[in-house]
Amino acid sequence: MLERRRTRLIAAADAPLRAAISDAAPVPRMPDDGDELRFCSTCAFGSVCVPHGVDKAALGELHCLVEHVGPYRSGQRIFHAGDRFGAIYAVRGGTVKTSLTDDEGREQVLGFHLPGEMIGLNAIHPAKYPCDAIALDTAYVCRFSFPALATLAMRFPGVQQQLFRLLSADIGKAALLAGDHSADERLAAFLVGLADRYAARGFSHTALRLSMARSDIANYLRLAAETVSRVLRRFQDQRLIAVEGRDVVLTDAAALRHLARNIVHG
Amino acid sequence: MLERRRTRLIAAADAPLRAAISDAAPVPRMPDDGDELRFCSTCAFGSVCVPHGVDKAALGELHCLVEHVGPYRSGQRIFHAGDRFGAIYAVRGGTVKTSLTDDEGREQVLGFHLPGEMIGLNAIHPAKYPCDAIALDTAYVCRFSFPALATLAMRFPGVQQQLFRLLSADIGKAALLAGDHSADERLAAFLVGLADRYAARGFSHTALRLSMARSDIANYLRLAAETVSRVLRRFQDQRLIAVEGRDVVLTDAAALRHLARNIVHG
DNA sequence: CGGCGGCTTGAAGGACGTCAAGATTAGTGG
DNA sequence: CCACTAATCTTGACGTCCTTCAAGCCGCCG
Repeated sequence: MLERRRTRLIAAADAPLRAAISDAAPVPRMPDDGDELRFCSTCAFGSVCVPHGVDKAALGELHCLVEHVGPYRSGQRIFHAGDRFGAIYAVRGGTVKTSLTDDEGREQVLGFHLPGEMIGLNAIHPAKYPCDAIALDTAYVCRFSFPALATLAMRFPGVQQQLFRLLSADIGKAALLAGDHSADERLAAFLVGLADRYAARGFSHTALRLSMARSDIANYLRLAAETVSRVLRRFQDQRLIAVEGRDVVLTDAAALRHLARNIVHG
Repeated sequence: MLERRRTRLIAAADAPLRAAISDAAPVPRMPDDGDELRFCSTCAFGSVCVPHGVDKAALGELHCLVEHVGPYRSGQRIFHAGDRFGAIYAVRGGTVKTSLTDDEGREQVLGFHLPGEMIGLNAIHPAKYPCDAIALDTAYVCRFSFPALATLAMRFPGVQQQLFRLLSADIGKAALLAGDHSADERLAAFLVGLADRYAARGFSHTALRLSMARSDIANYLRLAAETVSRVLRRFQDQRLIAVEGRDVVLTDAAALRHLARNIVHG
């Protein structure tokens, strides 16, 4: 029934797949650290806030404020649930998973964070981190002391605005999980959402490498790992995607987007 | 099998129920508007931020800034999805539902907002309201012009902090919906969450009046309306609650809390 | 009184979870 | 480079919780 796939080698017929994959794969490498005026190329405070009015002086002070941390190895924690809140983090390289574990020891994956995305924003109110942040691969982060950032925000309207925007943007992020959507819709939305986020960082729009395990995806989407497997296979049979382990190519992104049309973003 | 319930009258045996209900019901009434130093008694900027360091001068300016709007009648919109963002709102009296309607015309209830709670915080980033806000009963709100508020925040650290806190607190609010929980867990969490929020505003801890329709609850919890009915009936049969139309008494709050133990808050 | 929306109840079907086993991959040390 | 093991992933069979569909009931407002 099913054509046996090559174990390691990708056959010549799959050249586009391989090319797309190597294009997309965020290979662990020391990320661009930016300089005084040009921030880490993907940072939320670099690429996003400049066009919104954070002036050069503010950027300079931000740059003094920020502390580069890492590398974290796969599985290492960046912060623990319950730790006293002191800083927010921007992912600089790699992928970070946020999750929390309930009394019975069951994990709940809350999100995956790519380079340029912020974590720890939900810790401001309770004044302690409400979840764990765990590196999924070799990861680097920027640490922003929150008191210092808030002080800076008092002097630079652009910084304050950007903080408000970042916080506000995070409020709706759970949309993928919130709705009562089918497994197909969830997975389609997950894939196009991830592709879009990679695309926004300059990677391929259609090819991506999943840095998380199927079980993490399943947990995040509130599905069983088996269901994720089955849906991915069906998507592949329907020529919507091509899967090769953790490498995925969206061969029919339009169809996936149509499936995910009722899920705002993820 | 099932004992027929009284249609309108509550029998003498239900005296505690009736007392509890009249205690809890937020009867539509002109709410306390506060004065120059004492804010609307339930407002997020009155009761919450004072102990966190918003000084009297800031409160005075806030009071000038705020605009009392209402009453809205049941079903009226406070803002529409897509409206240009200009202000955040605090519910002053009544109940407000936020929801959005997808392309196919299906509504998605995002939340219910009681007096003292903020709405519109998720509109800052997209710069337009991402959802509708609809009064469920006679409702009054306070309108805070956001540009003015942000300007005020530049001068008063306490105001800025409170805004950060309010935004941060909203990030995790979707927890009830996010998890893959059973209908029982969802409904139990919904009921105790609502009771706790009423309790925080000075109402009864165990009795409450649902200002929303069953179908709204069902939609919010991502269940069918029929399931809500069935679970409420079972809860009643198990002596966990007493239901009388839209009036609910938590007769065994401990058991409900136990059911909801794995859902953080809602 | 009569109609209509909100609520309840029952029966049947489906989507996804659970359980179990196998296949593949990755990690590790020889 | 190659076992060997453990972890991850896939696949199938079966059960279950919830939805869907259909009908009836209550309560409200004309």
